[in-house]
Amino acid sequence: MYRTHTCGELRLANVGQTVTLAGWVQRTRKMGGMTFVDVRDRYGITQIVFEDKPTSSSSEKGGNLFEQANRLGREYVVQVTGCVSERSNKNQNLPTGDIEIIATQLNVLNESVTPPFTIEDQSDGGDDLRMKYRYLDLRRTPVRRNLELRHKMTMEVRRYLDSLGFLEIETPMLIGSTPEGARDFVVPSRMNPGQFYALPQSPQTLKQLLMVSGMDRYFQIVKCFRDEDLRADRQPEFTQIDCEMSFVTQEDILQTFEGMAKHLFRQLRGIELEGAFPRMTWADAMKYYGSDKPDTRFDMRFVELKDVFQKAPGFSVFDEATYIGGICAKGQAVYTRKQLDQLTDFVKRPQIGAKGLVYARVQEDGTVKSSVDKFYGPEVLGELKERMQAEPGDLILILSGDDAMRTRKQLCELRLEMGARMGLRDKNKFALLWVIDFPMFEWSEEEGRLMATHHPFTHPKDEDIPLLDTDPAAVRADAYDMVCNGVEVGGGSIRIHDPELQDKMFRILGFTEERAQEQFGFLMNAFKYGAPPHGGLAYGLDRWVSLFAGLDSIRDCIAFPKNNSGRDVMLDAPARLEQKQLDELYLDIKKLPE
RNA sequence: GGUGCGUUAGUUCAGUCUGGUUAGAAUACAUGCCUGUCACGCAUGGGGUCACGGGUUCGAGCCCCGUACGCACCGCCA
Repeated sequence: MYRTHTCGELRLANVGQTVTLAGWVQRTRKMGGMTFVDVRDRYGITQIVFEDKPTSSSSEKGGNLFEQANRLGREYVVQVTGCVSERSNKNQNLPTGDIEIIATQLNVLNESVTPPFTIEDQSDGGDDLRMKYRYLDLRRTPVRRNLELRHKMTMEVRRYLDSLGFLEIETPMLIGSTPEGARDFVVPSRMNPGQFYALPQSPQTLKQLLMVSGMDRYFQIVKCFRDEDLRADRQPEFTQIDCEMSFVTQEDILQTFEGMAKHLFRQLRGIELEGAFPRMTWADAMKYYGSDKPDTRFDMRFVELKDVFQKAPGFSVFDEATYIGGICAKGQAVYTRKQLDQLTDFVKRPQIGAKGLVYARVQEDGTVKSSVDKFYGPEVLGELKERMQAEPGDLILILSGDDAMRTRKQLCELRLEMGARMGLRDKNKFALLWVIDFPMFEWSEEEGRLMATHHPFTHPKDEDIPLLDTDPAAVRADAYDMVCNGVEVGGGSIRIHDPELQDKMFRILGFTEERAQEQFGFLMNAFKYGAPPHGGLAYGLDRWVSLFAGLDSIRDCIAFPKNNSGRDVMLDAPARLEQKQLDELYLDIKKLPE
């Protein structure tokens, strides 16, 4: 037995016991005649004391115990036996800070070279280096805690869904490629020369087949793969809590998974979310927040102002705009010219792309002082104030443009920036809502055709089905996203279970009969054998964990994440293959840059 | 595919705008002193291809161009 206790569990009650601990040397403090060694494991840190006095009885190997302790370096793996004793100087910052171990025996289980960065809560290492030595980074408490939280979350998900009769069923990782949606990761097949598997972007069609199989309630905590560019909240492989139910309406699904969200908040954060989650149509979300995932921790809704400024033409920017929208920042009239210039620069950045920013301060006497005073009189500005429901001390910010959707997106960025500046985006506050009634299709300029907003199996809203023939772009879907603090944490839809409707959908999406058969024939076929009405949802596990842990990047809750370029810098993957492997796979690599 | 920022000691950074003798700090590491530290303290020491390539200049860590890599974002992500 290597240890009798962990490094996190000894307390005053253990005083007098002889114990053996094992762990890593966090730090040594040499005081001359005595040396303190902090030993760390997953559970905590315990201080070991070595004193400079003859210890003839206990150091049969390795020489003098004290000298041995003074040779210890950071991250050495040690086993220490000693007596638990009460400290004379207690450390309130440490759970084990009331006690220490008076060492009687020290066994170095392994030495360590000096680590490339300090393995402490506040590491001196940069992200890049920490990723290269991720196994060392994971020794740090903050990172380890994220993985612990992730574990607890998956346990609670399983507990909740199991209690409702869901079955966890694994689906294959090697499946076929589909052209719709994200780019696939592909895997060459040795036994089928020239043919490729694809890794699933999601088990979408497979879980629908499980519904045809009568599994009724399915879930899976499953890796999904998308070969697209990365972001702080996007990895090429990520984990979904994938769910599907039969004989359910949209309402049933929203209830079930709202319940799961509440369960997770209760169990993992001790937060009781009262009442039903607000529901907002996609159209309203775009109109009032310029986003299909609005951050509703704060209000600052968009107000449309085109008609206000139309009354007094003269400012050509507004006269020519098709959309003018404003937000009201409460109490921010104190903004200086410099701060407003900063905001203007912010919205003019290429990523946002606004041409400029118009502002108006409501002064203490109720009059409005704006950057467009020379174009508009007090009547128009007064109406502006009314429309914005602005009060003395408020700052009104206005963007305009000839593309309403794009201008709303820009205004959305400005709203989020103001929310952040005003401290309204508190990481310990959570505002959840459902965004519903997504449009069925989106026009793709690139493809020159309609594309499914969600995916091609999404059920249109019953009342919009007639529009499929007349005005498909106006069709709304039984599709929904769960949004928390401006993050899409989950999404799903009611699926089509009628082969004829599915067939129609493929035609609208521009699939030929043959191509639909070739790509999704297996699903269409299955639907001929009695598909139940069904629908489902998938939660993004990584996003949930980072939300609960208050992380800026999902990388921090993934044990071994990829970097910005999709590389695993620790394993140095991806890498080239040996010629022999390529030959086995009948692969020919073309014109590789040196 | 695009935009922005970055790359200097093991590490985190300053130095770059305004080019000029021997490139600094903190931390880590090593050595010595210290019996109550816990961000221990004090002293001493070692440690640099200033990412790479090219250009401008009498002279480049610093200015210009390109490349690579990292991060954030736009496009993309049904």
